[in-house]
Amino acid sequence: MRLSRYFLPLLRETPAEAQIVSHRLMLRAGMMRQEAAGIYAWLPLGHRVLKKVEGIVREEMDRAGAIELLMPTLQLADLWRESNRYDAYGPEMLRVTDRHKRELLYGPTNEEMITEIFRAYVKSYRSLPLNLYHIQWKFRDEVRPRFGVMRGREFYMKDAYSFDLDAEAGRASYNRMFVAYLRCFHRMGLKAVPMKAESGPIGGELSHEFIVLAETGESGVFLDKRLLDTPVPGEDVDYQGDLSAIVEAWTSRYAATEDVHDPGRFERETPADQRLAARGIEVGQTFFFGDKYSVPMKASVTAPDGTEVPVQGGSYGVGVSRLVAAIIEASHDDAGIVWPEAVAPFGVGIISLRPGDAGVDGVCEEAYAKLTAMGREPLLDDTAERPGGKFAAMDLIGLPWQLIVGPKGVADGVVELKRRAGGERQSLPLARALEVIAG
RNA sequence: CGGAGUGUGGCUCAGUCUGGUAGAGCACCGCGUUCGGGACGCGGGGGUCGCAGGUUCGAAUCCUGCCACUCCGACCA
Repeated sequence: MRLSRYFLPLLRETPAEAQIVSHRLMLRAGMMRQEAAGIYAWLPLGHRVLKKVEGIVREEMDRAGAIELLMPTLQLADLWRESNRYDAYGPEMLRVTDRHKRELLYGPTNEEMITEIFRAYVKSYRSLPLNLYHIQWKFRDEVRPRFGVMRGREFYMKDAYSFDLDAEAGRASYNRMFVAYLRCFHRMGLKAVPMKAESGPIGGELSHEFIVLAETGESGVFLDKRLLDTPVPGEDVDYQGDLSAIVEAWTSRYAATEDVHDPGRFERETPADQRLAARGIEVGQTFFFGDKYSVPMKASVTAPDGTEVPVQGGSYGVGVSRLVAAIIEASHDDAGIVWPEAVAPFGVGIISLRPGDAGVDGVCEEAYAKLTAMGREPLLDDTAERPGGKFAAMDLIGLPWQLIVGPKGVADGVVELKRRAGGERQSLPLARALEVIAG
């Protein structure tokens, strides 16, 4: 992409409403725009990051055996009456009425709808296990939306739903999602730790919140430091096999959010030098709730012995839009965002210090073409902006690499290459610079 | 929902107390000079002062109502 033809409304000053660093940086970097309290338009740069995050989540869900579909944002109220959650959900649910006076709601989650889909088609234990997921906008009418997309009212979420014949198989499905979550967040450059959680309105006994550690996180967390060194499974992890050892490694040490923190247990289970009090952001939550929905909604299958049994369910959410903010909270400096490569909106920023200079233009175009061919998605700053402004803008939007092309370097046959994450700027021939970027 | 605030050009804000021609910086447009870490000169465009009603000769400013947004608390991917 050429910056001169792109839509990137950067802000030099921080809008007054933004309190936390990710919100400020997202506004300043032209990633999003508030349209109403807790409701945001995703501008091109932000949209690219959102799609990268979504892509990683999708790959890991698919790898773990979940199957993608897409359910609508609007749901019939009657469906929620079946599970008795229509009234129970309260004012957080946005309710709307259509022209025929039918009651609808903007979905805050999809347990009812997926159960309805499941029961319509699945009749036999032979079809299990089954895990269906979608990535769709949700709406929860938060009392107080704040912190930008960190706590918006409309948000983008991946929600997966598992169906199994019995609790043991359900637990195995739960473990697959648990491992997939470890991989997701790891790939995004985040340190995420699963913590035992209350299940809240979703229900069930078994639940974990996945918390990203960030200094500016909104909730306090207490954990055993050794969890941070616990290995994350590689992409060759065998989802057909027994994953309980991995889950065990991640859940046997103490980790709790402040609302369920037990100081006595923390001190008994964790040596003093391994205790860590930190701050974190919840980016995902897993639930195993058994037959909570399948019984009232009559979602059952025929078991091997011929009897009808309600399916055992779980649900697994990842806050995709929140993750964008969480990644920034975890990875930024005074100059702006520092994107982990896997989610960066562009791979390399090419800064032309003298657009219009034949030599500089030639090197920029060559670098642009080669980086594009390499799949590194370059963003070429070919604007007539002052060099100082270009540097500040490129630092702000945080691309992993900066390739600086100026007349002095071109005269010497070199360009300058810099890693956004604290690297020194080095002069080297373009071909060599491309090799370094290629790794 | 309780408490506290704020709405003036795209952004940051002054002006409101004490009513009298709507301002500044940045951004934007034109010309010129510049050009290696947020340049400079000259010229220019852009605002029904959140909305409605009221008081007044006259309202951004005073009064009433409404709306939106922000912050603190209780709740959440």
